[in-house]
This record gives sequence, C-alpha cells and structure tokens, in this order.
Amino acid sequence: MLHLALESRLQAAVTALYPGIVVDSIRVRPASDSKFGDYQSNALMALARERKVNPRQLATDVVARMDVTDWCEPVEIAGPGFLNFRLRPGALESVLQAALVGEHLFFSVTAPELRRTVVIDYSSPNVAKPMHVGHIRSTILGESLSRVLRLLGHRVISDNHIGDWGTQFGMLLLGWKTMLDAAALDADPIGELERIYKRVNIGCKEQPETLERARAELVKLQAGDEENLKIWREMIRLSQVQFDTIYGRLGVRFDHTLGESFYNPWLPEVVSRLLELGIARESEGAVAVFSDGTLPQKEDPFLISRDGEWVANPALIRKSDGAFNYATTDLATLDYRLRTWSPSEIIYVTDGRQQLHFRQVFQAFHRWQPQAATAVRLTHAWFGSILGEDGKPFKTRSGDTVKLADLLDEAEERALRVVLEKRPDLDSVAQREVARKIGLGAVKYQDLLPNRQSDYVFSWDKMLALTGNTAVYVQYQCTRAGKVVRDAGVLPAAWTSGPALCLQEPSELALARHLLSFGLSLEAVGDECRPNLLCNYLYELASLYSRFYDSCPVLKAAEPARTTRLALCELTARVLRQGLDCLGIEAPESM
RNA sequence: GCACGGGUAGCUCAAUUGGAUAGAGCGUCGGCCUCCGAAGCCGAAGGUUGUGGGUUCGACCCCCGCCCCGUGCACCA
Repeated sequence: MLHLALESRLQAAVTALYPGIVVDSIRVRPASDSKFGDYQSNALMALARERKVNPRQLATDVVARMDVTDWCEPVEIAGPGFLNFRLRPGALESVLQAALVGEHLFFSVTAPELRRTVVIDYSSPNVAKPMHVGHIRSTILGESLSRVLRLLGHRVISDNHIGDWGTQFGMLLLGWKTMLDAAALDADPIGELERIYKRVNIGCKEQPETLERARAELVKLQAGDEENLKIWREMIRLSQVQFDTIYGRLGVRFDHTLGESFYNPWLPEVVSRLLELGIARESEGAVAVFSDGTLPQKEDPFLISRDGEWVANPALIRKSDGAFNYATTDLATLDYRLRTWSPSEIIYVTDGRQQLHFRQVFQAFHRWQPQAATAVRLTHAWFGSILGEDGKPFKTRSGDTVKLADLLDEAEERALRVVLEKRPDLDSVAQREVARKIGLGAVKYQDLLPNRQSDYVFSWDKMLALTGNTAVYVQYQCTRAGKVVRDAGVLPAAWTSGPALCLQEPSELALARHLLSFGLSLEAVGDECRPNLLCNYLYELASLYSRFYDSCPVLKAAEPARTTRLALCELTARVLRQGLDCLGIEAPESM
C-alpha cells in the first residue's frame, strides 16, 4: 500500500537523475526495525555501485528530487546510504480508514491490462490407487497458489492432470477379470483395486506368463477393445468418487480434470512433428529427443557427464514397443493448454524428482514451437521429497504409506479431543465443526509453512501439532479479534464517516504497520510460488495482535482509543480471515 | 562421475532485490488469569550460519575449493 506510493516517488526521483534507467529494482520495504522509521530503501547503495558514484552523495541527490511530504517526514539518509521513511501522524490512520470502508484490504487488485492467465497443474493422483500423504503437498500448495493469484485479480485455470493411463492398467485389467471380489469392490472400491493390483504385480514378477497376459490386456485397451475400455472407465469413475471426497474435505476445486488419457489422440502427431523437424530421432528402436548443441553443456538437459565425458541424456517420446510415455504426454498437454487458454504462465506443482524431466520437456517444446514458448513462462514449482521419521525416503511401495483420508481423520480426532476439553459448553455438532476446521487447518498449515524445497519429514505429532506456529494460533487470534468487535455491539459511526482514528501505543502502531504489508506478502507468494511467505506474515500478524490485545484494553478504553482499537480488531480479523482463506484454511467464528 | 536441492540454537524450521544487533516454534528454566477468551502473554538460557578462501562500506545469501545428506541421470509416471 503506502510502500508502493513511496516506491513510485523514489523511482521517479531516480529517473529524474538518470533518465532512461530501469527502476524495477528500486524498492521500498517495511523498515527492518521500527527505530529506522516505517519504511526503508536499500536500493540506492546498489545503484551507486553500479554507477560508480558515492552512495551518500547519490542518496542526497535523489532525496532532493523526491517529494513525499504528503506522507512522510523529511527522508533520512543513514549509514552508507539507507533511506529511512518516517510516516507523518495520520498517514497510517488514513489507510486504515480507507480499509474500514472497504476501499481495499491492504492489497491492490491487478490492473486489467496487467492481469495474467495462469494455468496451475497440481494434485495429479493416480487412478485405482489411494491418495496418500505424498499427494497432500502438491494439492495444498497448488490450491493455495491458485487462491492467491485469483485474489490478486489474475485469471487462474486449475487443472488436475490425473494419472488415468499407462502400463499399470494392464495389470489392473487382468486382476479385474480374474480375481475381483465384487462385494469388496462395493464396500471399498479403491482398497479392492489396490489389492488386485498388488496381487497381479507379484504374479508378474514370479510368472512370465502372467506378465504376458497383463501386457496383452494393455494392448487390447490401447487398441480400443470395448470390454476393456468399459472396465477402465469404471475404474476411473470409482477413483473420481474417492478424489472428490478428499477434495471436498480439503476445500479444493478444479476447473478441469483432464487426465493423461485425454491427450492420447495427439501423441502420434507430436512424435511425427518432432521427427519431421529433426528435434527427435530414432535410437535403439525408440524415438528420443537429443541435444541440439545450442546450450552450454552444463545447462543442457539432454547432456550428462559420465566419467569426465559429456554423453547423450535423451528424453524418450516413443518406446521401442511403440507406446508413448510421460514426456510425450506432457508435450501434448503443453501444446493443448497454449492453444486452448493462451496462458502467460503455466505452473507445475510436482515433487523435485521431476526437475530434469520438466527441463527436458520445456526445452524440447521451445525447439518445437519457439514463438509460443517465448510467450509463456513455464514454472516448475517443485517441492522436496517426503521422508520417514528415520530420515530415509518415504517409499510408497513399502506398504506402510499413510493414507490421506486416515491423516485427515486423525487430525480431526486430535482436534476434537482438545475442543472437548476447552469448550465443554458447545453442543456436539458445534464441537465437531470446530474440530474439523482446526484439524484440517493444522494439516494444511504444517504443509505450507516450510520452504517448499526442503525435504519433508513426516511425523504425526508435527503434522497435527496444535500449539506454537500453527494454524490454530492464527485461527485463535482471528476469533478473539472477531469476538471483541461482536461484543462491541453497535459499530462506531466514525468508521464510515470520517477521520476519527488515532494510533498511539507502540503495539497499536506495530499492528497497524503490519496490516499494511498484507499485499506485499501476497505478491511475493504469487511471484515465487511460496505460500510459506504468507504463513509467516499471518503468524507475525496474529502475534502482533496478541501483544496488542494483551496490553491495550479495547471495549473499556476511552475515546478515541476505543474506536481506534476496535478498528484494529476488525481489520486484523478481516486480514487474518482473508489470509487463511488463501491458504485454504477456514476460520471458525468461535473456537 | 555430472546436475539440482539442503547443511542455521538440543530438535523442527525462518530470515522480504546483498542491508543495520541472524529470528520463531517445540523442548528446558522462571514469572502472569479479581481485568474484553491463558488454544494466550512476558522473561531467561541456547549460534564461529558444515568448512577453507575470495568479492565489498556490508555476506546465511554472490564467486572458487573441500566435507556430509537427499534426489535425478534410456524405454515407470
């Protein structure tokens, strides 16, 4: 908010001094310490180095060309060239006042001409397999990015690229035909599908003829066999029921669910085009994309060093048996998305093990459609692997995976135990509802809080923690703030009629200053695909509110403090609620 | 071997384009409900940011070397 106003003044002043210079990196940020004022800029020191001039002199020259007297006291130049901005009395209050009447909530909605169309690809579970804890990160991260970008005014298209095609269906079809337990399928469809898959998988390893039969079923499916197609569709339907149940609980919604199978019709064309263009060629019976030598060896995803020599590291787009694979589908998907939605950005939210794959896909696409590729920003927002409590990789095939539904159940149960203890006065329906919001919030927050690139050590206790830097803390402060406003009854007319706020106490000022930075954290989340920045912001805000609440009586205070503090409660509640919503977390009215 | 991450307090993690005295939670120790919700607040202890150099007014961050951990590297997705 205010930092943007100051920033544009500063940029204008720099431009006045150096016409034509790129000022994007000239930033104004909240002061690192309130003793330096409200806002600061460090950018002139970097600029001075670049221009080889004295930084203090540059700061003096820039400040002389900058007029911020409507908002600030005279700008102070500190140390080697920091600019410190100290707001004039009333400046913060006027921003709060505007927020109270609904002019903004401390962030700016992107101007229409700057709005982006962003496709976000996340979750992507596999058909016929239970969603496990490994799916949560992509789902929660993607959903949060989607919500933040939408709030900022961008056009977001969320697409669930489910795994509904591939070699596993040979085994599933064989199992379905030879060992399906109809009653079990009825009672627990995914459990039964998982069972037959595992049984056939073992059979394939032990008996070559079983493997052959599974392959034969797959070939029939791919050739369009009616019976197999029917079974395949039924397996997808049963899986979608499971997905929808989980997504319903998580509050996750997709605009599209275009699985891998959707792109089948285009795969032969993708391969033949890449062959024609000389991007791909045959090798050992398969078709693969190789390096074109235009990139430095270290950056080329199609080269790898082995024993001191750079050798080919191709991406296969057609196997020697004629089947297509992952890269082929992703290229077709990319092509389809660009043709269909003309996005300015596509964000893939998957685990970090797929980094090389996406670098290859992006690079291959760039060679296939250079013009289209330069018009879109392709982002692989990857996240770290999930590890077991022992720090070793959390392998899905080991059989002891934690199912997502079980995790969510456990989260709600643990939360309910606390609610029963803290709120025996509520009826059981209300208790369950609060426990649901708290339990699910805890899981989501825990998932979003760490830097996404860090590896993830799965722990029940950590995942379901209800004290400290958790969603519960933020939810709790949010309900307290909301409660004060409700208890006030009639809201002060001054909120809508004119300047009546007056911030005085340090804890009031600190809280107000932090409210103004909401937009900064939203922008950062959108730019860097890092919802943890929003978690940090909200935790800090909740913490500042708690300190304020502890030291400043609200309802019993005399005017104008009462009106001011009530306004802080109201705005804090609004920002916390909006921020939690961006994380996909619900804020209970009371808890 | 090469590439991409990571290494920060006892543990789990932050640190806003290189910025001012590296911050939280958990755990430990000690305080605070006669006062709008104690799922809370205040305080203490705890650090040579893996390691050795370099760049500069200033480095957890950038550059070079080395040591650990994870992941990936041709027909799985």
